[in-house]
Amino acid sequence: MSWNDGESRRELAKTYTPEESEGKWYPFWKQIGFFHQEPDPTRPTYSITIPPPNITGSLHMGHALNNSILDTMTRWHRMKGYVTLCLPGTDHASIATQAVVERELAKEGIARQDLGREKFIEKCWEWREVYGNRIYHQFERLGCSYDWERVRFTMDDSYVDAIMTCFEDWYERGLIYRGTRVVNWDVKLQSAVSDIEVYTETRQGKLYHFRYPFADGSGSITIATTRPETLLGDTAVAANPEDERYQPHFGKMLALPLTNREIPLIADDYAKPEFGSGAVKVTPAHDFNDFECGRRNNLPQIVVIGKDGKMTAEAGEKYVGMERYAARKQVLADMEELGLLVKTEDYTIQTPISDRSKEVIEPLLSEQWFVDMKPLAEPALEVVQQGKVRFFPERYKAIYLHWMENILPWCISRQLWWGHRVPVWWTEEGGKRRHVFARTQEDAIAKLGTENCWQDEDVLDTWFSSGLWPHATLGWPQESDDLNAFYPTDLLSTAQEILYLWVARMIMTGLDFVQRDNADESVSIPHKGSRAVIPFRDVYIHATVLDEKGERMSKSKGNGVDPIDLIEKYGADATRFSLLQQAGKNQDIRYSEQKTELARSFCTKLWNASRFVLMNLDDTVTGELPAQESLASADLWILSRLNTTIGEVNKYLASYDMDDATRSLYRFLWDDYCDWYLEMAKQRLRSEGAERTTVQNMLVFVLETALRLLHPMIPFITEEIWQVLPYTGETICTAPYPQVNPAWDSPEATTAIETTIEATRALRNLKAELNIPPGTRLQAAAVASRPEVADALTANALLIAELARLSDALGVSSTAPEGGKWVGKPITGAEILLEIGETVDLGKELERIEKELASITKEISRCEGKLGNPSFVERANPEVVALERQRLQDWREKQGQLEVRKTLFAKG
RNA sequence: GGGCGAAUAGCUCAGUCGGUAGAGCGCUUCGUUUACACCGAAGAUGUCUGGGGUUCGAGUCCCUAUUCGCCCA
Repeated sequence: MSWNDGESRRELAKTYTPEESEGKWYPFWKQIGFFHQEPDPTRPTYSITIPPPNITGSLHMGHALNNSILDTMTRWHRMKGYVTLCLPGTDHASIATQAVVERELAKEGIARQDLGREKFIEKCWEWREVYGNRIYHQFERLGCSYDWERVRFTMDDSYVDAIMTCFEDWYERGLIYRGTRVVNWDVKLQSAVSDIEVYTETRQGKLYHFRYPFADGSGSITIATTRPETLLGDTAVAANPEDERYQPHFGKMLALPLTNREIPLIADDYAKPEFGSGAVKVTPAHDFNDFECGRRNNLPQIVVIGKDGKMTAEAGEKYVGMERYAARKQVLADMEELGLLVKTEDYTIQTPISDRSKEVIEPLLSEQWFVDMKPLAEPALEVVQQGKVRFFPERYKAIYLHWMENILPWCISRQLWWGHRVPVWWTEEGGKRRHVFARTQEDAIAKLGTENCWQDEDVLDTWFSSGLWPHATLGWPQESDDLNAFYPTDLLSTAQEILYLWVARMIMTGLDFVQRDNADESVSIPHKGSRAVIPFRDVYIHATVLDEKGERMSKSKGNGVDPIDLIEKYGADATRFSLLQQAGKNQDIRYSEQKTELARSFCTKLWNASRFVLMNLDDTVTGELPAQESLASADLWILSRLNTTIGEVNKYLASYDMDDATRSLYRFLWDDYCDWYLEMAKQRLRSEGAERTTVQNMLVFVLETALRLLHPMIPFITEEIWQVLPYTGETICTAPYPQVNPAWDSPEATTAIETTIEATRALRNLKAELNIPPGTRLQAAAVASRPEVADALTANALLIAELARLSDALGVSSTAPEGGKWVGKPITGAEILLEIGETVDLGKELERIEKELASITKEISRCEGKLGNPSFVERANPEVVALERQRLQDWREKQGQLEVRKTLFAKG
């Protein structure tokens, strides 16, 4: 397709309005269909499975940032010619979804128990049908080029198959077991919840000091607690073994008040001598630390608060059935009455709150399903230690390893309805229970040998299913073509708080379940007798997006920013670019809307520059790089700069330094291309014939290359502009990504243009300092002390006249011009002179010279100081010394020129 | 309590091998020369958190203190 193609010349609208191009191109891309690519053994592949958002979610700034990164990497590789897959999907999010649906039902006065399990799950599916894919449309608005034909949901049949296969394998290997542990119990949701679903809130409470008497009447011990009701479940009091106050009493029994039990005083270094009395009550069934302490010391575990938040029979007749806070008051009153309350203090308590129900979490001993993680962690440690899975920023590698080395069993059961029901069936005979893994009831009956059986009531932790994400979405456990082609994936980019919950588990499950005999990426895992494959090569942990004040965005604080609002106001490109500008190896980002506004300015600049180029084209323009010999030094210079930028951007993208990549592009486009090259081009655009054609083609060539370079980050505007330029191909999305070309480097031309720029700046500066309006056309000259500088200035004399608004071409010679009133400014290798006639007063000029001399003198003494130090000259790298000598020489030359100028000027 | 990170211009942040401290915004002055005022030109602005150390030389490496943030418990 040629540019004008017989049609009327295409143009860009006078103003840049993002919504027009953004609405237009996404459907066009989808229609062409390159988001979906089939495996092709002749080309390298690049694949990503995106972190699946919750079906309850809508796009927030974290998503916007992460998906901007993911789409940039995807588009970059697609343009580099890889068979590219970015697979989207959603997570069923059992607890979040269940909470939302329950809240909806509650509006109609219905509890889930009223509906029953089956009906309630139907309601959840209905909700998912309506709202579950909302976020996909938001990804589209952001411009994400994801494969919408390969979308996965964690409750798809094929996905469920993966979960069953995993569960069965671990169950049969004995890795999944029934265990008793303290969990975060949500009294309202009636379920265990994971750590990430619990946040701590600082609340004002009281610290109560109680006295526990020794059973033999030999005195008492004082302990402190914020939760008096747990007293009823105490099974010991602990003191530090080093604590001399308690050493004589270890092993003695205490009469636990309000009960008829006796509990021992034990020695355990969990008790800190400096805290309170140094003695601490131990309630193994209702506190995480106490639980561990209880295990170490073989203490009984007494559950006194039930799953409903009410006191159990174990709490004693007086308290049974009481709500936990009522029991707290009662215990307190009873202790006071017994004279065992020593004192009450105000105390700030870190209270665990359930994120979903906002209810205070009750740490509670309960029977749950667990996975023994130790054997799974070993290979997952190995692959990271060996660098087979890389972390960006690298510091997360150590964090990951540290966690993996101290891994704990994983509680995978949740007392919820929405989710994957635990595929275990139970039976009971003669008071003895047995369980088997079974996918169906028939299966279970066959395995158990009885029809008297029932399925476990619990569902699996959501992370159990998402932990299989990369291979399960690609078809595992089936040996699918997609799995073969796209697994292992290349990048997993996500937020830091789910490094353990999700990233670590994907590495464990991936290694445990996907094996190949001859995979290059594989690692040897001896105990599997096979070769395991990593799920992804790189892990990028992106920054947390905070608000302007550096605070975490949250609904309750109301300081969140909706990316869709930003897209509507500034465009998707500006939204993406502003986030990428801040996405490096930093831990967090302070976001302010002004940053998106500035990114839009960048887009506008690109738009206007492109409009200028288009306005100055003829039908003959092809946009091909003109022959080397027809290029002016400005052309060679911009080509060099372009080439440098290409190298930088490719390098930075490869190491996930998005911020550096945007900086490099920003500088090239704004400073080099717009501020200098376009201005330099104007003169030749006014000429006729070959010179004009050359510069036209250069303008288009450089712009078109820059558009391709920018495309992965700002896809819409680059497509919009690219489509009106001379181009080949259907869409910029599949045009080749620019690569470094050594033939485009021209060191001589680069130096010459740098000199030209330096001379132009000197002349503009002279005018500004002397209050001469910049448009005043004056005569100027240069006295060059180096031949290469003389050549550069001579070659670009007319250009400088244009850029600096001179009356004639810059006169270049080896001696100062005779006659006239000249002011001067030294640059490297030359003195730049401006003829000012009688327009400037003498005092002002002398003042200017003195100011400049003062700063030069300072530089000279710095150089002399350094070079006068013998150890510097002896020990420093010779190149550094030579450079310093060159600098000193340059400064002295400038100083000399100014001194002469001062003398001449003073004489008048 | 354990681990990690940050502290650089008024603000938000870059700063690679240790070798003259940078950008954008904001600020000051000027400017509408037909791409762009979401713009252009010129300019000012630094105790690189404090204290030690290594080195000819430290924003950069080491130790230490302080403040802030995050993760885990």
